[in-house]
Amino acid sequence: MPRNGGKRPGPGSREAERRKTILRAAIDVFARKGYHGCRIADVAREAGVAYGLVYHYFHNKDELLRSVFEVSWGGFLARMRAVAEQPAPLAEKVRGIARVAFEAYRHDPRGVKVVILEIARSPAGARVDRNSAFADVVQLSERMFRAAQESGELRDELDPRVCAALLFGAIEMGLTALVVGVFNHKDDAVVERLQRQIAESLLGGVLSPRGASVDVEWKRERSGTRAVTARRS
Amino acid sequence: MPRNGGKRPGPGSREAERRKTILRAAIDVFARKGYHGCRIADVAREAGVAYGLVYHYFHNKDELLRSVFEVSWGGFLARMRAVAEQPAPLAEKVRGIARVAFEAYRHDPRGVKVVILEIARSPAGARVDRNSAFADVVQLSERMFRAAQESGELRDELDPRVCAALLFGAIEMGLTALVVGVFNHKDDAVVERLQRQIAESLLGGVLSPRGASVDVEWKRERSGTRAVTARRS
Amino acid sequence: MPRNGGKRPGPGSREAERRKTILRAAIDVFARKGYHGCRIADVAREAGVAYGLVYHYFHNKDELLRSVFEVSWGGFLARMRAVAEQPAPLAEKVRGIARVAFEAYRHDPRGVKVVILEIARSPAGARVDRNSAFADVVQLSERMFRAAQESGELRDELDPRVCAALLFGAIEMGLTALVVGVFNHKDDAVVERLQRQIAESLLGGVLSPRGASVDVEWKRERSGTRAVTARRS
Amino acid sequence: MPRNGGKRPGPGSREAERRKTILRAAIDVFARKGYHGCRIADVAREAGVAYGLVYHYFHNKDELLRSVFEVSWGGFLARMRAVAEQPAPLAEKVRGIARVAFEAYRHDPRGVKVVILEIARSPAGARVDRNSAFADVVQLSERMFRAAQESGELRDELDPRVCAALLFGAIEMGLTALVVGVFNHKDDAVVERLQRQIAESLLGGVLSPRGASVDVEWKRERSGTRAVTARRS
DNA sequence: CATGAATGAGTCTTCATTCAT
DNA sequence: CATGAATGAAGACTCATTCAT
Repeated sequence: MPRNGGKRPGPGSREAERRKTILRAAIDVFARKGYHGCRIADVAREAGVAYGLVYHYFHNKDELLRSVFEVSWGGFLARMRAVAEQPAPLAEKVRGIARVAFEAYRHDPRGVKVVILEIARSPAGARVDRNSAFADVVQLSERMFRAAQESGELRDELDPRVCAALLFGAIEMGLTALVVGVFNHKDDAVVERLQRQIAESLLGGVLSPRGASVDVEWKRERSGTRAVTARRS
Repeated sequence: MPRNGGKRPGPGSREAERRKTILRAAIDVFARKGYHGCRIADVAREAGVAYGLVYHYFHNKDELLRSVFEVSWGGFLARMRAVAEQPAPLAEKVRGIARVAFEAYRHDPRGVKVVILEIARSPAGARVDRNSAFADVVQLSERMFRAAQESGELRDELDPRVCAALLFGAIEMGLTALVVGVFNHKDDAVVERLQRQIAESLLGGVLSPRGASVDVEWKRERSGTRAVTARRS
Repeated sequence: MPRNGGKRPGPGSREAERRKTILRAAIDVFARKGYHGCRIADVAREAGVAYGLVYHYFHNKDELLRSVFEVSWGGFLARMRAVAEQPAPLAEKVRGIARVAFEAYRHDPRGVKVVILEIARSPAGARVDRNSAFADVVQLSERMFRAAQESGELRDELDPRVCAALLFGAIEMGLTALVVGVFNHKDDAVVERLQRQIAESLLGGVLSPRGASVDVEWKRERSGTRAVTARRS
Repeated sequence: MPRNGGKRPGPGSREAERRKTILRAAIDVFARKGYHGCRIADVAREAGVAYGLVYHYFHNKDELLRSVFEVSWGGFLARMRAVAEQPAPLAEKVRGIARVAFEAYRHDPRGVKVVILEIARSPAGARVDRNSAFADVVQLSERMFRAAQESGELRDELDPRVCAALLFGAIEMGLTALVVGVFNHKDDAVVERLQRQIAESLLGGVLSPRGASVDVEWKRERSGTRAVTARRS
């Protein structure tokens, strides 16, 4: 039983290869037809293996989805953490996170598609422990924003949790736009531009404005920082 | 045949009532269990009508989803258009759009949930002509941003399409956060705050900065706005 | 949903007929091929209904078996109880029980076959609450034997529970012999003879031998052993 | 190929050991979960050998069951024959047969369980040539009873075949009671008592009542009813 | 219009058996 | 001999859709 208690066998082994093949096939098929829209037979055919072999490596369709998620999400989370926890200004970190996300897309658009369309939002994703997964990433960036708030990099009146949500919302939306085909996802320049605009737009509105700002009333109404503007003139 | 060639029967008629009842039930059930996760029987039970009656009013499950979408999306689009096309500064419009969206949520969270989770992204949504639907709304706001760019309200270096995407991405993310339960969707103050922060964060980073800005290098690199930097020294 | 919470619909209704048809078919197919050896499709074909209809009336294969058991066993138990609890000498009761059992066989050999081969002993029967079912019948006869012991009809040294087991063991064995084909089950005389010999053999060894033997008539009727009676007088 | 044309390899060889191990495992697993309820994998795990090895020693699952039967049944039949063909009064023989059966149970309850529950009656047993097997034993005892009838030990009016059936029915029922757990199968005294009551009950009703009862010792030993016989003379 | 019984194609899942190493 | 990965046929169960009443 290669199921091996949930742990994947050591890399290089033939089984590990097989497993990976099937997982790749699953990602491709899920990306093409959606979790509900494909049959195990499709995965098997795509992987070029016999029907039953899929069940040799995965207990059932759910576990397949779960594994797809783990694989696609795992690396992303690790790189994200590295970026978020490095000692650097907030702006750097936010740009870094956007970069990591869009690089993941450039590297494996199908995997990203499945995570975004099938797991992140679809009820099919309920089969996955996505809550804790997203909780990880949201906590991560929430901490990041909170720290930035304490160091004065982030406006006082903002809720760090909302900032975190905004960041990933914007990223996810950008990726969705690519995934769904709103933007030309073949053109690296477009992808690059999208990635930048997301980070910068968020930052421009999020960072403490040293100078002047447009939405004066809103800020004042919340934190009474009339002085801020004044001080700067 | 109440199907009536696709058109809904006149309001007030008994059939119209029935139809609405079933549609409401479908929205509730789709919201609760997802399109794939529920059976026609669930809809019928929820509506308190006989199994087969659903098929009197809707050709099939797909049409049911399509109708749910039309109903939930229709009003939203109209109000959105009204806001986007009014003569007003960009900031007003953006805030208005956010307001419309979150009001829709307050008014019918289930409907919004279905549109967001089932139709907007899930492959199940392919059954719906969502592309043209979203195209409508994106075009709408793209026009809005483009006009703002021409009038000098929007930074020159930004792509209006990306702005549109960002706006709806942020809104959708905010709604998702509510729908998924990240934020307490019972507390109107929370919803209000979320709505505002989304609009303002976007605006703060999107509007032409009258004063100073943080991400100097990025802007310079793109549009050579020397003046900005200069002003700060 | 005719499942109706487990209760069968009122007799005479069309559904009740259908249900019965399917149940009969199930009994026949189970009897012919065994529980594990037949497919739902076989039952449907035998009943002359569509595949899915079986599931309209029974949740699953297990419930089908369970229902078969209830139907086949229910009547038997009731008649058994009537016999065991009537005021009569033990010998009468034992003969009556044997009669009831073999009449059940004459009336519905397939049903008896399923109960004996599929439910009574096969692990497949674990799906049925046979323990309590058999407990009923064993308790019933245990009480009967215990009472007979107190009234002096049953030897003191015998364990009533073992007697009960012996009685039903003998009956079941006899039925098995018919079911399995050891004896010619078409010949009513054979069945009759078997039934008698079982009751009388058990009785002859079980009844207290107070002087004259009890089952005089039976012996005389068969072999005219007048001497026996004579000697005893 | 250790299959060796169906013959088992010589005792003492490594293969013979392996084969026995697997067979034992099969008996245990069949006894625990039933023939249909277990997989080859279960047998292999129980035996502590590799999956495929089972197929080195047995062509298929059927042959496994068949072999289990041969092993469990073989010894029993031989000892039975020895008892039935010895020169001794019928009563002795019947008691001997009961003793052999219950000793087999004491020695290997699992094996007996499989033979009784899986092979003797279940349709799964059709995979085994049980007919000829049972034919053997029934013939054996039928001959025994017929001889006893000719020598005057058995009542004339009884059918020897039915007597044979009764004997094994009673025995099998008694074993079933143990196997199924009606009686406490851990308590040797209970088993002993059951074995005796079966033999004596059958005998008491089956033997010709020539004045004095045959099984005097048994009755006396239990209840000291010497008077009974006396009274009759 | 309403009802819900009837239909049957579509899928997941299991597991006996084979076979390359 | 041993191993366990690979194969694929078989069968239970679901549920959208139809249709007779």
